Order: sequence, then C-alpha cells, then structure tokens
Amino acid sequence: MSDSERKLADIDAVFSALAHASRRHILLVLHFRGGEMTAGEIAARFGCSWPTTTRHLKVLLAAGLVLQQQSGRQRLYRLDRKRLDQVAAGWLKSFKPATRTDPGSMPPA
Amino acid sequence: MSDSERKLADIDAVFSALAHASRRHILLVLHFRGGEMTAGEIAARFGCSWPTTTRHLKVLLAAGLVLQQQSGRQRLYRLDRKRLDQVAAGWLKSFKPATRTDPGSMPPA
DNA sequence: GCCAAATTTAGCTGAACGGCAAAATATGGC
DNA sequence: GCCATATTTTGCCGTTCAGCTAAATTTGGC
Repeated sequence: MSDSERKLADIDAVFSALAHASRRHILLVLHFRGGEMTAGEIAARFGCSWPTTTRHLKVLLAAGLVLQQQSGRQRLYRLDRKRLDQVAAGWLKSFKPATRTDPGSMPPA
Repeated sequence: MSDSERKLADIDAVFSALAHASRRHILLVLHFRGGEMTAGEIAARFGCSWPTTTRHLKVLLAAGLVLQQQSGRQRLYRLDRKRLDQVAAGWLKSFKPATRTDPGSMPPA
C-alpha cells in the first residue's frame, strides 16, 4: 500500500469510527478518566450489552484510536490521543484558509 | 430541544456526514475550488451517479456543512468552513491535554 | 405555452451496521 | 486439574445506507 493510500485508509478508519455516538463517548470517557480503563469498566458504564461494547472497542482499536494491553485476565484500553489529533485534526487542517503548504498536506480523502 | 441536546445533535450530524469518503471529498473539492460550486460541477467530478451525489449533498446540507443557494436553474453549494471548524474541531478540542475549561466545553457525545 | 436543461425525488436492491443472547476462550486461584 | 472471572466470538435479526434507474420538478429561452 502506498503512503498516500495508507493515509487515506487511516482517515477513513478514523472518521468511520468517530461516526457513532457510543464510540465517541467511549473515547471521551477514556480521556476524562485518565486515558486508561479496562474493558469491564468501559462496558459497565454504557447502556448497551457487553458484546456490543466489545465490538465498538474493536472498531476503535482497528482505527488506531485506542491501544490494547493485556493485564492478567483483564484488558486495558488506552486512548491514543496523538492519533486522534494527527489523523482527524490533521484532515481538518486542510481547510484552514492559510494552509501552510508543508509537504504531505495535500488533498486527502 | 435544550442547548446541549442541540449541540449533541450537531456533533452527531457532522461526524455522521464526515464518515463517508465521498462526502469528505466533496467538501475538499469545494474548498480547493474556492468554496462554491454548482450541483452539476460537483456531480460531474464524481464517480457516482447524479442522484447519489445529490443525496450526499443533502446529508452535508442537513449537517450544516454546506449551504445552498438557488441561482437560475442551478443550485450553488457553498462550504461552511466555520461550521466544520466549530463542530468537528470543537469536539476534538475536548481532548487537548490542558483543556481550558471555558464554559460549554464539557463532555459532549 | 412549450421544450430543454438542471436538479431532486421515488422506488428498488444489496451490503453494512448495531443490537442482543448464547457459546467460546483465556487466565488466575485454589 | 477445576472453577470462577473477564472478555471476545458467533449467529441472528431488524434498520440504515449507498448505489442505481426512472420519473418528477423547476426554470429559462423562445
């Protein structure tokens, strides 16, 4: 996969992940609770069933917005703030009126 | 609808709209062509059929990301950069490490 | 008024999505 | 090894979504 294809795919994964309110919510809760929670803590805090939450986490993981780390029989999910910033905010920067034309900020998706 | 409900709905509409590559693409094309194009110019530039493009435009319109203005028998679509910035970038700002706690920047969706 | 152009609406179809309950898979403690 | 705990995977179902073609709508020019 070329570099720009990779970038496109990243943007797509991230924005697709952000499209669902529950997933945005998970990210926010992670953020406000210090960036790290176990799957159980996350699931407990949500209206939907545990499997549903698991799947949302999987989407976020695939988009690179959270990172997973096993600790005993529980799994820690950690927010990747940098990725959120680089991919999502990065795409939004394309619209800044006076876009500094730094190499690699041209027409993404 | 309360103020925060409105905000939530805005965030949802905007991120749902941004979830599809064609719609992101439309916004970018609009941006790079000066922020204003007719429906026909937009449709001509896309792989999918005209009705499909129309529907994408409708989604963007409902999300407030573009504005519509009739001119003769064609319709001009104009990018609303401010809305993109306020809603999308606004939500992303919740994650800034040193969040200035200005009133109204608390836990959205 | 009538025709052609610009765009949207209607109606359909197949694919993707989100939800759940039930089953499966680790893993730690005894 | 066996049981309980933590979490994921599987299978199923109803809804939403994106695409298409064909029909409808609106508007300008004659």
